[in-house]
Amino acid sequence: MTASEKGQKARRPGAPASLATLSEHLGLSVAAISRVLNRAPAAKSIPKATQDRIFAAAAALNYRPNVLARGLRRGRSMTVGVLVPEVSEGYATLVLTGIEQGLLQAGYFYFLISHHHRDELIDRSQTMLVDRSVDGMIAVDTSLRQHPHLPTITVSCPDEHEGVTNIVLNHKRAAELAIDHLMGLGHREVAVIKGQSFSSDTESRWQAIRYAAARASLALDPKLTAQLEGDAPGHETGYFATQRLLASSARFTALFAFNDVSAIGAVRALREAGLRVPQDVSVVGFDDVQSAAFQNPGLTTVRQPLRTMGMLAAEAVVRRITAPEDHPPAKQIVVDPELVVRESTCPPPAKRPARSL
Amino acid sequence: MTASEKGQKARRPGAPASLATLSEHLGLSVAAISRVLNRAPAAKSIPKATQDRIFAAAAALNYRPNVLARGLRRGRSMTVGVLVPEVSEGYATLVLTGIEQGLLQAGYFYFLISHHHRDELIDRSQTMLVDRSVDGMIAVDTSLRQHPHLPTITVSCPDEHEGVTNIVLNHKRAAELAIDHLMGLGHREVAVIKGQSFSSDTESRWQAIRYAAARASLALDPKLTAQLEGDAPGHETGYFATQRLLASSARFTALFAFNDVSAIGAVRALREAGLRVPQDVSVVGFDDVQSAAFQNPGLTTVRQPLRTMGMLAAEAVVRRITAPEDHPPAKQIVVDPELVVRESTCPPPAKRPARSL
DNA sequence: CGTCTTTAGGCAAACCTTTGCCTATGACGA
DNA sequence: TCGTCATAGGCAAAGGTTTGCCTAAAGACG
Repeated sequence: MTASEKGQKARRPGAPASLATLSEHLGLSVAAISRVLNRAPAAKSIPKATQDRIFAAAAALNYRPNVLARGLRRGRSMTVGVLVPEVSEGYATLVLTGIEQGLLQAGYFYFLISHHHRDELIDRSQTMLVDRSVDGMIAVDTSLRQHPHLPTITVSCPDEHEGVTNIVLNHKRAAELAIDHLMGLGHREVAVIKGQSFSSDTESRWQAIRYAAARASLALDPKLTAQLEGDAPGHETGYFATQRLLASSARFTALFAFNDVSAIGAVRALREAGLRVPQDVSVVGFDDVQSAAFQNPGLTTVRQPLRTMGMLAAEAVVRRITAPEDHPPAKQIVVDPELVVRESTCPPPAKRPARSL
Repeated sequence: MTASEKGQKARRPGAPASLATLSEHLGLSVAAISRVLNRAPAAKSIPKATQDRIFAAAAALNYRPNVLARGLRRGRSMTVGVLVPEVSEGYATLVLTGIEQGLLQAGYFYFLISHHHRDELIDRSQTMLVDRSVDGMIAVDTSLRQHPHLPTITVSCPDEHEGVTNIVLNHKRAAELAIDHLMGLGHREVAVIKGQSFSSDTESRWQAIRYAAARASLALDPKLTAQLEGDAPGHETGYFATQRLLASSARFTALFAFNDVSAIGAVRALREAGLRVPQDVSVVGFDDVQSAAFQNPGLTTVRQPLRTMGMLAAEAVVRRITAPEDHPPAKQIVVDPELVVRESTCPPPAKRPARSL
């Protein structure tokens, strides 16, 4: 039988080669070619010589499988959806770097959506991703309201969902690192800036700080806690929170901020109030974003292994996709923080600090 | 088991509704349903009542079209590929925010790939994106070597490609803003930090600076130019470049850095050398990334409208996809910079600065 | 010679949607 | 009566891949 016997569709020169093109070219059925190219078990009955011919032709014609067709047939799109609050900000982007690396390594692509912490956008994004037939989802610092029906991994997410693995920092350890560092320097009047209410880590971090303080016999003055407000992720929030702290009558020699970005805002507010950092007030940040080291002064901070967390998330979601019922998924994967001491902390001033109001 | 399968295919309760499900449900052909749901012109012969029934059933069964099947049939995936050097860094992420907004608005999703300026990764990414059958591409600060065969928009890209629209800053204007600002303050000894050789803007920016300097009769001492080195995008590069400037024998009262991130590194290097910013050396950055305002001192910088550039790119690529031969695409879209004066610039010291070596 | 197994692959359904072309019925005018 | 036209949809191919099941020939074995 000649290859041309079948309703020969002339291959337009521009069009990419499909299995049909190869089939026509080789005089073999598409089925055989597909099996060989995919190294399917059923291809073992096909002699080496034929297999070589097939591979050679695929290379010669520059055959690339059509992922849409393949995804349709297999029910796998090799794509996961990634939900982040914001793409232009330190925390999520560092996690994202890890996610990207982990996913690409495994051959997955990802759709990125940023939801700016807006609930209805989160909901919509979730269904849009399902509609796009992603194979799984990773949500970073995101509060999922709909229970996901897809393999899902969360990073620092507040709410628990059946079957969802959450990748979290060891908050207890993190709080201890910061509090013990400040106590060790001699600080006894420590102000704390909590995160925005929508932020996933806010509550657990705060619990951990209270625990660590109690353990170190440090009294936390309620007047010395402020909270980030507003949904923008910028430095301003820390700036204003610090101004509120300064406006209260209580004095403090150290400040533990919710994250580096707000710590940077805090430094500015302190400075504008005539206080030197760290001589008058020590400041500890959180996260260790890239610019933390290059602040003036260099920011002492609790480092989260953000890239690692992203990679773990990627690996976990891939595992969950490819081996769904392997073993019941872990509820949590806990990673450990690390204290990075730079220049924004030092012992408290010997005398009462200048500001005493 | 039940009467539900009378030769028809029983709809498993978990499976999503397809057109076939609706067809069975309504007693209409899939073709009719497809046409109505897509408001195809051919649906105009179908009476309103039937159309309503179809819409109602689609809503009731929560029908969502399968994007893979649709993409396969239509040859449109409603996805574009976005190439950025790095996702954890100020410049690209701001552009990305704009891109995201523009694309989602138009119903497109995007695959994000960061290539870290590695040529072979750029090449691979390009073909991977084509293999993923994206409808178009946006490349940010990326040097494309393969000529793209897809609708493509570039943002700040160095090389020209037939049919590719490049979105660029008005570098001439940008350089004038910075140089004129410094000259106006009285500076005559201005150091310049050029970008890495791989960075797209490096060459055009440098040309523009030379032009603006000449126009303002400012002599640029070759000993007072340094270049960012290494492929990491962090502050360190600016730090080391500034150290090299300081190590040379020439003195300067102002420094114009390639971008904000390197300017921040520069400030640190200057400070470590015992120089005050801005009293001894004024520093001008570029980009106006989010942290520029919250540096200490606040960074005077040339703002690029990065979000806008991203949105323009998204809109342009969508236009190119949906109306390919509308009119020949623009070679360039030029956007204008803006000078943001903060605290890192002031008149030069009256006497020779402390450092004179 | 008959039967079984291996080798070498083919057929066609399935995944789901879109779309070019077709039919059938009724109304209407000439 | 015939032709035309609008209405109301249906049929089936196409898009490219994967996969369960099949066949046909050849060799092995008894």
